[in-house]
Amino acid sequence: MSAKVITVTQDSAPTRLPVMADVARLAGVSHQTVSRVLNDHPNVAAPTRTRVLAAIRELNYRPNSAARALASKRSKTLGVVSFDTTLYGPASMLYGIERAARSADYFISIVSLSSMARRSVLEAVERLREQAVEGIVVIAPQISASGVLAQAGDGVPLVGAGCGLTERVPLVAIDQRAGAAMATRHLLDLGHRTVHHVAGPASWLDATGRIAGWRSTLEGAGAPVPEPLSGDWSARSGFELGQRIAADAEVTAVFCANDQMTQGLLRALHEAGRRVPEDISVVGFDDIPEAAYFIPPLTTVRQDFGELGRRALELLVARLAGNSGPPGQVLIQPELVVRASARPVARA
Amino acid sequence: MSAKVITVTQDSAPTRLPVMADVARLAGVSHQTVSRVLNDHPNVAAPTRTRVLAAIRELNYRPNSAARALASKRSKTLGVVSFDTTLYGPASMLYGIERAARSADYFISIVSLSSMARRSVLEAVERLREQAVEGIVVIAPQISASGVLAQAGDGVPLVGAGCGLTERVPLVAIDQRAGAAMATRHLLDLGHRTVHHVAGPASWLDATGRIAGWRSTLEGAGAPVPEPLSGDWSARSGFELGQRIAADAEVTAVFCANDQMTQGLLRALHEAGRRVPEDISVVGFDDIPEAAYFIPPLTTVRQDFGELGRRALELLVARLAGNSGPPGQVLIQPELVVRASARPVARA
DNA sequence: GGAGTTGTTGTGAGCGCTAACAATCGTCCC
DNA sequence: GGGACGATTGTTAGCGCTCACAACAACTCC
Repeated sequence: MSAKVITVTQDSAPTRLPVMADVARLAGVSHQTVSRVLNDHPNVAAPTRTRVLAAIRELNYRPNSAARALASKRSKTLGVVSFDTTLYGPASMLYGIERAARSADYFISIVSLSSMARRSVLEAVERLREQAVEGIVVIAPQISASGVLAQAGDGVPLVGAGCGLTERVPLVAIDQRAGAAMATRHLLDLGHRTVHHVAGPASWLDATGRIAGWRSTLEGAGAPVPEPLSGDWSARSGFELGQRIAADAEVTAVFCANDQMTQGLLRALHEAGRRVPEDISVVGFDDIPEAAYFIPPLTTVRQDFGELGRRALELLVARLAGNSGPPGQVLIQPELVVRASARPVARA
Repeated sequence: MSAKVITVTQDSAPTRLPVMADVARLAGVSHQTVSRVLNDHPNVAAPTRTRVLAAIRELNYRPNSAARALASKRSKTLGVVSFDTTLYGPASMLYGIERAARSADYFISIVSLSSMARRSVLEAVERLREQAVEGIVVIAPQISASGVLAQAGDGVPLVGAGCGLTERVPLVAIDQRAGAAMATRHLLDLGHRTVHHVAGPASWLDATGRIAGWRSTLEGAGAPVPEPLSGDWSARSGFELGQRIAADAEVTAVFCANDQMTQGLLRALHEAGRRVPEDISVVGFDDIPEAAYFIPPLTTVRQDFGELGRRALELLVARLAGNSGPPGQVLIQPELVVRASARPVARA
């Protein structure tokens, strides 16, 4: 029968979509009562509610979100501006954000950035505001972004995910220094005299955080601090830098700032005949799903991007709910995953 | 001066946001004229337009998208429902879609799926309709999805990206059979007697397409067709299947249905002491950015996911623009990227 | 010089919903 | 038994915009 109704609706060509008044008429109530049941207001008699629900189903009625937004001044939409959603980190955060948003009953509108230019972030935020999002999560791991956040969040609640520290914007991030320290310490504990570092681009906060954690651990242990090499996160750059490392007979341990670069590094080492972990120990960062299947299996630092996204969204929702204390800062701890790519230094 | 205005606005606490009427008043025109300049209507005198623009800037006016959507019945929003945006393929398509949407002046609202259950897709589509999207791109590579598409797209224009063939829904896809055929032929041309296949899950269209291409190429060449093994796309499953392959001395060539599984496969082969490509040649599929840095560098089939996403969105926009011919079907050709993981069979 | 043009601007009526208020009905209490 | 009160429902205004149409100018043309 419901099917029949639908068919009829489709046949009589330009039948306009049912609106609240239609439902009200069919249920024999006022449109306001329909609105009440739609919004779960208390004080609607059970039988009335049932009748309204039946009418809604029969007409296959769907509330008009634009009208709703206009009247209630709430769009039920949150924005996400993210840098290159093709990367594992941002993609995973986005996923976490979307799921959290759905369970908080918000829609997610995204705009991805190709460049991390200041302008670009501002434009993205602007675009989202145009769409009347109620709040924005920014996934912008570059240093240049942190200043922008403070500036952009004028009038819209804004939360940074994996972004740099700013006093004015609430943030959720993974403790990069701690992660890097774990990796470095692990290598030191294995007996290596020092640990070399393949870093990410200097413009990324994650990269500088990891450098800082690595450096301070080395210094704390009284180990020499070699000049870090810096790549662009790609396997290609890890490979190129790996060739230089392979040529340096001094190196026995490398902490590489992400798993993709590590993959390139392993390849370079392999080609140069430097065995991992026999000749050189390697530790990565991220724990991408493939890391356990590198040759050899990669010891790395796991960061839970999904959790990061989820927490960022929850923080945003909390603020939206009026929970506007001081801009909270959530730090998530990473975790060392020990596999086969690092082992005690071979005694000469 | 503009700064001064803003400050004043902020200070006098509950000043409501400026609306079109405010702009009109300040510019000394009617609200309709303001609307005209906002929508680039012709027939607005240049000086008038200038005045309006100035007023807009001075008040820092931003049109209300909900009101706009309500009055014009156009939300300027497109929906994307995607399966696991964490995977390289979907993530890249999403990226392509977002960029294309932006340049066509649409917003993108996403909902990601955790399960590919029929219900799940329908719910996602339903959710998007609730939000009044003007059209939807579905990234649902599973077989179960194709039927759903036909069913779901009732009332909203819908385009599938990388989805199965359905007569009722326009589609953009990459030619999986052709890609698999290329890979298989490449291996055959190298002198291998036959080619083994590590397939994706049977529920995925991409997987069955690749099996079909592989099988028919083998049959066309009169080569024996071994039973394909089937994994779940993950490196882990590639590794497990790889252990079985490594144990089979007959195998000299493997076509693996994606690069992640290939990575696991390479690891298993390596551990078993089977050299690639000396003992076994391997060809992958996808050409993820890391493929060139596998050990050894992976010969694989490149599919341009970004392009796929872009084309899907363009198709959707075209249909929205009234261009509703027969549900078009766009097939994108993949491309073989030859690297070091496959080579002529060693003559015994 | 009046009728048609074209270009430019204004007017009024909604779009479909929510929020505030008003109305109605029974109930309870002293 | 009358007034207060709670539960339920209806009425009335907008929310801020776009669309269709009307109005008016300044031209053109025969």
